[in-house]
Amino acid sequence: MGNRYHHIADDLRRLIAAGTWPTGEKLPAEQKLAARYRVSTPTLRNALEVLQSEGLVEKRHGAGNFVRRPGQRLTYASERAADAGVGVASGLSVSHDWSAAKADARLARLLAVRVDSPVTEYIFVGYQGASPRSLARVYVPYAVARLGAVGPVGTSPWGDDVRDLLAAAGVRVAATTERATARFPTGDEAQLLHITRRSPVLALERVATDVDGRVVEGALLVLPGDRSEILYTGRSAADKLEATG
Amino acid sequence: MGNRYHHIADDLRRLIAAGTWPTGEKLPAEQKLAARYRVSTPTLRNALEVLQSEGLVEKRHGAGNFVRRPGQRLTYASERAADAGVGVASGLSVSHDWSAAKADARLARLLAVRVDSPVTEYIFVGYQGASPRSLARVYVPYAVARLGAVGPVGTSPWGDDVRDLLAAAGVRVAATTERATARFPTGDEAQLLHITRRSPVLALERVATDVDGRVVEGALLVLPGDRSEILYTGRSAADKLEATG
DNA sequence: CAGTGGTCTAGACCACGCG
DNA sequence: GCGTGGTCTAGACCACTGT
Repeated sequence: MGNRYHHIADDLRRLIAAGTWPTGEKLPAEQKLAARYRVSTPTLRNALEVLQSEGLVEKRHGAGNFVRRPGQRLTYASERAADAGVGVASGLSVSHDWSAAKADARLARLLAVRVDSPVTEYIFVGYQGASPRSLARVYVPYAVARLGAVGPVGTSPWGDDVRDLLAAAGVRVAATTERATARFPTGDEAQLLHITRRSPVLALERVATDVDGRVVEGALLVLPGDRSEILYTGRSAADKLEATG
Repeated sequence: MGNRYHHIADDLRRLIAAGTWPTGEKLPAEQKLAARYRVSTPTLRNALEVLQSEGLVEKRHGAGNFVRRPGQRLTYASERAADAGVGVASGLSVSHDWSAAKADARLARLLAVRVDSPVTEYIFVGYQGASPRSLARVYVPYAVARLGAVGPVGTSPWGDDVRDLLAAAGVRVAATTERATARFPTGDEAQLLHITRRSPVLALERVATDVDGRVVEGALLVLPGDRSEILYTGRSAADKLEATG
């Protein structure tokens, strides 16, 4: 791979692995690194972007670039993982909020309701220490919410508490569907998660339906790609594929 | 969001949605667009990168930027989706190859074998038309492979055929674990998938074990983020309790 | 305040595709 | 060969952090 910044990223990766800068320590300023490698600052920044997306480097605007502890990933475990005894996130604090809202086009599609239908929106931001690590936006259609499932909820970073609320209101979740993609964050998401708009995120769409196939909860989860993963476990047949179009 | 290129991306998104350029058609050259928006070419390219990561625009080096049919996503459905009646592959051709290899550090960890252990490597590239859309690298430890599971295999884009081979050799897969992250592709992956190193990909690690907990197959899947998704469906825990009494 | 990263400029040159 | 996107330069200026 002939890319200039890729070569620089390789070199920096090697230096970090060799312990040139201890974990948590600040790297030399981008200007100095650019001078060292005799490249322009945008090129050097591309190299750092690569390392950032690998979770090796954390960029802090105005402060510097820092070496991060590797392997420190936040795991979103799909419900079944609980059966396998896999632990979910620990050491997270969560801030949350809820409000009334109206479904936009995307939300209407997710929840199978009409555009502008009233919904209750819960927003969860999971923190590890001082930095946000997960964003969950959970939506409950008003037709479901008015059964009693509104109000403040608990502290699960994935918004699972809404399920408890639904259960308390007599709503039984029968099935869950999750779709995951990789993309760049929107401006709002980047701001809430304290990341750049140039670093990949895992985006999850979760839909829960009751026994009648009615959607009782929809959720949009966003996880920084460099520090999180989705975990699925299950007993096995063969995996299947579908090409839509 | 004050970003210049974000505003341009918004405007182009609007124009595309409005049908200014028909699906599959070429956008004006980047130079011309840059002139139209009175920005430098790197800035305009950033805007196009955003649209590309949303799957709205396809970049072709030397040819131009093209409007892509939206909603055309390749779905990797986890095994349980079969229960939900999700259809199987259509419209994909697959090229594949296999060879003997030795486990590097990462592979050794994935397969729970020693570094330099012999493994059989299968590489699958799924094509939709002429363009590659999925990359699967499937590994079988030699201790399993020598039972008979070596040789050419079928045409599933996810490398599921290796399972058939294993089954034919009397190897029973009891459980599967999948981990998904969002990151940038490596140089090799970008080349094989015909994408930029700057566009996010979904990276899946799949591990299959037999009843004794021994790893019989490990797989590394890479899917372009702008045109693929992972699908997971399942009944809820409550429902499961009902079902099992 | 000084130092740092974030964004953008106005070009240059290279690599690819297509006729 | 020509038009296209891909990469890179050598700065400038702004926004943020910490003292």
